[in-house]
Amino acid sequence: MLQVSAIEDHFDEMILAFSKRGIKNIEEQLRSVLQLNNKRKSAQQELDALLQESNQLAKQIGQLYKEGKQDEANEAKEQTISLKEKSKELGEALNKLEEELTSALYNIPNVPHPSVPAGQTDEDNELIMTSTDQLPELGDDAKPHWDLIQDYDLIDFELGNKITGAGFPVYKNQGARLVRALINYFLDEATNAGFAEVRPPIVTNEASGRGTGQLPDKEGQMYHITDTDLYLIPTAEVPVTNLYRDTIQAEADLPIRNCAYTPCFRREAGSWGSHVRGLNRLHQFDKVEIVQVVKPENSYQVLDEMVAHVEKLVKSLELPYRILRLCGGDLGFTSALTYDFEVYSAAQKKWLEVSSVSNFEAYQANRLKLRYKNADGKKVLAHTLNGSALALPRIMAALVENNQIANGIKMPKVLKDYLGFEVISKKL
RNA sequence: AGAGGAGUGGCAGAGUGGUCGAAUGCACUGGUCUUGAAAACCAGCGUACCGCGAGGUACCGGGGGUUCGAAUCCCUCCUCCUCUGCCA
Repeated sequence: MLQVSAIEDHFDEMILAFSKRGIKNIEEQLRSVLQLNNKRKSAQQELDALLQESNQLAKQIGQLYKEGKQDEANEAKEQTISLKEKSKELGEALNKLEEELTSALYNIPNVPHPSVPAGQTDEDNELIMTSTDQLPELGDDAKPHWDLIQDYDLIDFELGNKITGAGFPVYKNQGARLVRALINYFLDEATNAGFAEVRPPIVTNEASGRGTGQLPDKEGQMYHITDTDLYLIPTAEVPVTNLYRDTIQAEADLPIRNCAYTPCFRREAGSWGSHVRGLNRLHQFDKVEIVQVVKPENSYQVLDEMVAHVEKLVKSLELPYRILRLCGGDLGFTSALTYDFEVYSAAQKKWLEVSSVSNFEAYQANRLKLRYKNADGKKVLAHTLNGSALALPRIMAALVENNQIANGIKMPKVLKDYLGFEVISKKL
C-alpha cells in the first residue's frame, strides 16, 4: 500500500500517473485517504488527552489509598467513570477510522512509473524488443504441442483429470525429465548469477498473502484451505518476499537476492475458455522465481539486471522472444513497472507469456513492514522486486512446437547435460 | 492429537496489582585514561503514533476481559519446550 506521506507530498503527480491505469475516482480516493488520516490524527490526540487524564487520576487514587484516605480515593474514582466511557467510545471510533484508512489504502494500486505507457489492454503494451524479424515458419503438417505431447507420451491430461481435475497435468517419461531439467537449469543459472536458493513452504497464511498483496484483492485467484485457513501459493513471490516481513535489514545486507523453485497454484476463475488448450493455462505449474530486496535508489537498475538475466535464459533456449513494457491498464495492482517476456510458439502461431519482471518500489515493503537502516540510522522502506526465471509450461510448449522434426523433437544444447538426451523420440 | 510447562528490550534474565517502559549482566555507541590496544571508569542505548516544542499516548507473543489502576488476574488464539500417541 502507498504511504500516506507520499500521497500528501505528491498528490498532483499521483493523479496524473494514475490516469495511465484508467481508474476512475482516483482523486476522490486519494482525498478521502487524506481526510481519514486527518480524522485519525485528531481522534488520536483527543484519546491521548483523555488517557493522560485517567492515568493521572489512577496514580492519585493509588497514592490516596496508600495514605489511607479512602473517602478521597472513592471520590476520585467517581470521576474516572465518565472518562472511561468517553475513552472507550473514542477508542472504538479510532479503531474504525484506522480500519477505514487501511482499507482505503488497500484499494489504491501502486503508482505507475513515468515510463509506463497509458492504455487499457494488452494491445497497448509497449514492444521493447523482438529477438528476430523472421518468425519461424513450420510446415503445414506441424502440430500444436497438445498433439505432440500425446505422440511422444510426454504429458497425460486425462490422468490428471482423473486424479485431480482439469488443469493438473501428469508429466511422463521424457516430459517429466524435461520439467526436472528445466528446473535444475534455471536454478543453476540463478545461483550462478548470485541469487541464493531457498525452498519455502508452498502454503502460506493470510498475513503473508496480505504482505505481498494477493489478499484481500485477489482472494479468488488462490486456493484456500479453509479448515486451517491457509492458501496455496500462486507464485514463490509470496513465501520468499514474506521471509523479510517485519524486519529491519542492515544496509550492508542489501541487496537481498533469492531464487526459489516452487509449484504454483492458480484457480484462474473465470479465465478459462476454448483458447486455452494444452499447457497454455494450468491450475498447477512449475516456476523458478527470483526476488530482490534493495535500496530505493538502486531498484530500477536492479530491475534492468533482472530483465537481463531472464533474457539470457530465454535466449539460451533458442526461442524467439520479445519484451514488452506493460501499459497502465495491464500493470499488476502492486507493481510500478513490469516487463513481460513472451516466446513465440510456432505451431499455435502465438506469443506466450513466460515471465513477468516487476519493481514494486515500496508498495509491498509498506505492507510488509520491510525496512532497512540507512547510513544516518534512519529506518527506510526497502524496495522489492521479483521476476519469473522462468515459468515452465509455456516454455515447454514453445520448445516442443518449434523444434519438431520428422521423428522427434530436438532439445536446445544448454539442456543436453540436464536431460541426458538431445532429441525427444517415440518410445519403441 | 492428548497432558503439563513457557513466551519480557539485540541476547541472557529479574519482575505476580500502583512509585514498571520495565532491575541486572552481556552486546552496542560516545567519552576519560593509554604511544596504540585491552582493562577500568563515566555517559548513552527499544519501537510506533501525535505535537514546532516541552511533552503525551500505546506497546512485556496476538486479540478480548476484570480493575480507579495490569508485564502481573481471567478468557481465547498463536508459537516453542517436555512427556504420551501417531506418522513420512
